[in-house]
Amino acid sequence: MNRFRPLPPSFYRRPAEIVARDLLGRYLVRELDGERLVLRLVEVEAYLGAPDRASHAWDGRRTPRNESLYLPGGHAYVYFIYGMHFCLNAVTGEAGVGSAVLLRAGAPVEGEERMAENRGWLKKVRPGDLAGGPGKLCRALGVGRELDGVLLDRPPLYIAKGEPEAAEGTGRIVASPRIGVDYAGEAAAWPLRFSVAGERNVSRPWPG
DNA sequence: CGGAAGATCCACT
DNA sequence: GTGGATCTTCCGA
Repeated sequence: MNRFRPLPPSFYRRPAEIVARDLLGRYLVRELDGERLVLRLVEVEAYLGAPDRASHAWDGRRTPRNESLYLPGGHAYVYFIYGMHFCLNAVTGEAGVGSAVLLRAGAPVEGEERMAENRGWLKKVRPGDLAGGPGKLCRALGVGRELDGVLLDRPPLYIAKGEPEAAEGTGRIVASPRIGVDYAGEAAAWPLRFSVAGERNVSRPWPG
C-alpha cells in the first residue's frame, strides 16, 4: 500500500488549532522534477483569521497577496515575506474564514540530498536544520508563489497520513506562543504554536 | 507619496 | 546582539 496517501480536504475543514495539532507527525510531500521530497511535520502554528491580530486575515483584511487564505480548507496559502522568503500554510475551516496553519519545520524522511541542494544560498545546512524554519522549509522543498492556492490533496504538493502525534495523545505535543508576532497585542501570547517534544528539527527550542 | 515594519534567515561582532 | 536583504502592506502627511 502507499505510505503517502493524501489527507482529504475534509481533514482541514475544522478549527485551525485542531488541524494544527493533528498535522504534527504527518508527511508533507513535494513532487519536484519527478523526485519525491518528504518531510515529517514537527512544528506548526495556527492562525485564526479575523479575530487574530497576528493573522494576515485579521479584521477581514483582503489583499492580492492573501487572497488564497480565503479559499476553503485544504488549499495552500504561500506568501512572500521580508523580500526574501516564502512561507507555506494549509488553509483551514470553511471558505471565507481566513484561518490557516503555518508549516514551520519538518524532519527529512525522503529526498534529503535534493532538499539540501535546494537550500542553495540559504546555506549552512547543518544536521537537524534542513527545514527548521518556515523559510527554510519552503526553500528545501522548492515551494514558491506558483503553489499558492493549489489543493493539498494531490501532487505536486500534498500532506499524507504519516505518523500523527495527536493519535498518541497530547503527551508529545508542546504548545507555546507563536514566533515573531510580538506586535499582535493579546494574540501574541495565545499558545498556538505546536511542536513535537524532543524533536531537534525545530526552528527554536521550547520555552523554559 | 514616503517611511516603517513584517508569520525570516544569515553573516558578523 | 546587530544589520542587511528589498517584497508587500499599512499608515500618516
